Amino acid sequence: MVAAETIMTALDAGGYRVTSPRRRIAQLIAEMQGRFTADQLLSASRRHRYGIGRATVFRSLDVFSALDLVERVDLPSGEHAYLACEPAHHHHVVCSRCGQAVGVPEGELGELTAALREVSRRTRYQIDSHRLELYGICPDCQAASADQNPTTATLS
Amino acid sequence: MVAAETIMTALDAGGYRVTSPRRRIAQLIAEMQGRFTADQLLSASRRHRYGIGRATVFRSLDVFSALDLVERVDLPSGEHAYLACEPAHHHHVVCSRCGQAVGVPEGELGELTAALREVSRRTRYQIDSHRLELYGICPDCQAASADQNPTTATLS
DNA sequence: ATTTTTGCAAACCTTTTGCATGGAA
DNA sequence: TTCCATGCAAAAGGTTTGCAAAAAT
Repeated sequence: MVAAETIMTALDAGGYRVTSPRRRIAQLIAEMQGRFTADQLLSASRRHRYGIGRATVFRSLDVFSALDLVERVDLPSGEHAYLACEPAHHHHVVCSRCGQAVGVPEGELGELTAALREVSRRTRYQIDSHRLELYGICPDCQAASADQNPTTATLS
Repeated sequence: MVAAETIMTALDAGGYRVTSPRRRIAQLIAEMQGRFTADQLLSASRRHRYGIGRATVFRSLDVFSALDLVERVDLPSGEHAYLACEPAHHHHVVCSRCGQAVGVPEGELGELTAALREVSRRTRYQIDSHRLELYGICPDCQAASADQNPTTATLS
């Protein structure tokens, strides 16, 4: 969970203007659970009757992700989803049923970096970035499916 | 590198019809180096003056990937790329400059599964799939950039 | 006063779909 | 002969862009 004001501060520090649409979008993001798409953000904004245009939502997400306030993940469906992220978490586990996401503490994937070094040595590729996405069923959904059928995922 | 005939055999075994467009697309894929997009495949097909439609390229890629002959990866740009893959390799290292890809032998990421188990225990998520993409510079491009400036990547 | 940001609408791009035709089994 | 597969063109997503008006510094 990121505080909206954190985003405002970062905007200012980054030399971006602190505007009302950005403030409102930041607010909406702070209220989001798990991952969300630009479209969901737009819908939320419309429910609140903010007069924010589609383009502004996309442009704000670009700015926020340039500031590492939000992480953009590429969904197989071709659309993009975003995760509000605390700085330091570089990976997430996403529930493939409800979309709720939790951060993975950096230390827990320590073995990964060792593995990458090995791959780098063997392939002779100079590996400088990686993308790891974990998918599974969150505790809530596991409990839910204990006595009822799996429902359709929120987001393909 | 997959042989086009391997694809034909798999098609047949999978109960799909062996058609001329599919044969030609398989041939083109066999000639591809590293990753490629549906559009690149379509262009190649046009250069050869095969009369293959856009839809058929997409539909063939769907079939091939259902048969695990090709792996679909989601690019940040929103388009999809494909990798011809030998069965057994489940990860790839992709050159972010030229797009050339090599498979990562399963065993080398053994530490990863241990790490996932740990994440699963801590988060209580039932992790059932993951996606790992490694990016770096391939040996050729490293050599090339030793005495000249980095060129623009083939594929964003 | 300047420069960034916004909203709107249209443009873009990749991928998908409907449907009549053509080809495989 | 019976389905499956193809091509075409149009539709459908999600995302981006041009531009004049509005807001921030």
